[in-house]
Amino acid sequence: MDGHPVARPDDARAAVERFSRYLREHGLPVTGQRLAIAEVALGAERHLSAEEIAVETRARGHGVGTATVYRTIDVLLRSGLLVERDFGEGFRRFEPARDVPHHEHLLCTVCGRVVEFRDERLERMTTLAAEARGYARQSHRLVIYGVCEGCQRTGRGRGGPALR
Amino acid sequence: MDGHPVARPDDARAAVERFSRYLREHGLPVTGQRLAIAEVALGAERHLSAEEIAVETRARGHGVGTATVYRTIDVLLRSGLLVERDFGEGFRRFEPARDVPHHEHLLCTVCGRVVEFRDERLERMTTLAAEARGYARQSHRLVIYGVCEGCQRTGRGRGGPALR
DNA sequence: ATAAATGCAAAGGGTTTGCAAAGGC
DNA sequence: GCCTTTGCAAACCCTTTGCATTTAT
Repeated sequence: MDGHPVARPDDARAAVERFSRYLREHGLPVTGQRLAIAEVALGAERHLSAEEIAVETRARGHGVGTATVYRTIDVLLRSGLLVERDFGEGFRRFEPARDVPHHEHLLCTVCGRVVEFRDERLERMTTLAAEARGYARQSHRLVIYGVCEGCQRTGRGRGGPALR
Repeated sequence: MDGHPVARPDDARAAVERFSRYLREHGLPVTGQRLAIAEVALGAERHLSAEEIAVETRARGHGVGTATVYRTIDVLLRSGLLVERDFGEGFRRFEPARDVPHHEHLLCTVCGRVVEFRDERLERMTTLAAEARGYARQSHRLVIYGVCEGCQRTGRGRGGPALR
């Protein structure tokens, strides 16, 4: 909403360090662009889109082409340090892979704020639901759409939820 | 997988009838294309994509442009007779809105088979999870990815799940 | 020196839009 | 006849790709 997704500079630095190591260990060139993009993507505290990562990286003084951003995101995903999310907006968002194993997302349909939470019982239920129907569960994706506390108070117009 | 998504001709006919009424009641022209598209979309027993709807409509002898298909889908969605789904494939799928209030989706990552099921306890949990974090729940979206019974037996290669 | 990454621009898939022609009402 | 829909093609958004150039190793 307001602007700049930075924060946890220590975590971010450590994550970029790990990415650097990943690149070296895999014989991949460690370039300035890759590190700059990784610093933004892995240091983000919001769920950023590819373009937001590009814009922020450039805002920090590192000229990067769009293709490079996407290609670096691919590498970051393969490294496991970044994970992708799909909130049904028509494009992907990315978040640093913290040690958190799996979590659900709660999305405010007014301001876009995203809250994450973990619920093992809910997770177990998805496994049971799958098994009850003969499926071997692999993963699941849950997004709950609603209006956050702040937006309920200000009572601004509600942009209907995307897809069910 | 095999091919033709038709079935429940009675339900389909009734649904098209309702769509027809919707158009009339809203002063919208009842055109041949709209009815042809509605017949396919509302009669489908699989979750069809926009293009699949277009192809099937043409296969039944009704020439329709792509734009018309999308525009008619919009009208169908607004009428409430059709609902859209997003399984993270990069495009939307549609299904006739039966009387079923809400249901979850279980998707086989090998053959694409979709099973629907209802689980009120799970639904209640999403409401509680939202409220616990100060959110007023509006809706949710859950897709469980796994391998269906048949594909487990034949043990064919598994196309990894799309996005978490 | 070599193999890979970069940037640009063009292509790609799904979807939307502008506009003249066709068709309900 | 008026106003909406249709169809085509172009535009659109997000993402990927081809290719000549730059760069890390």
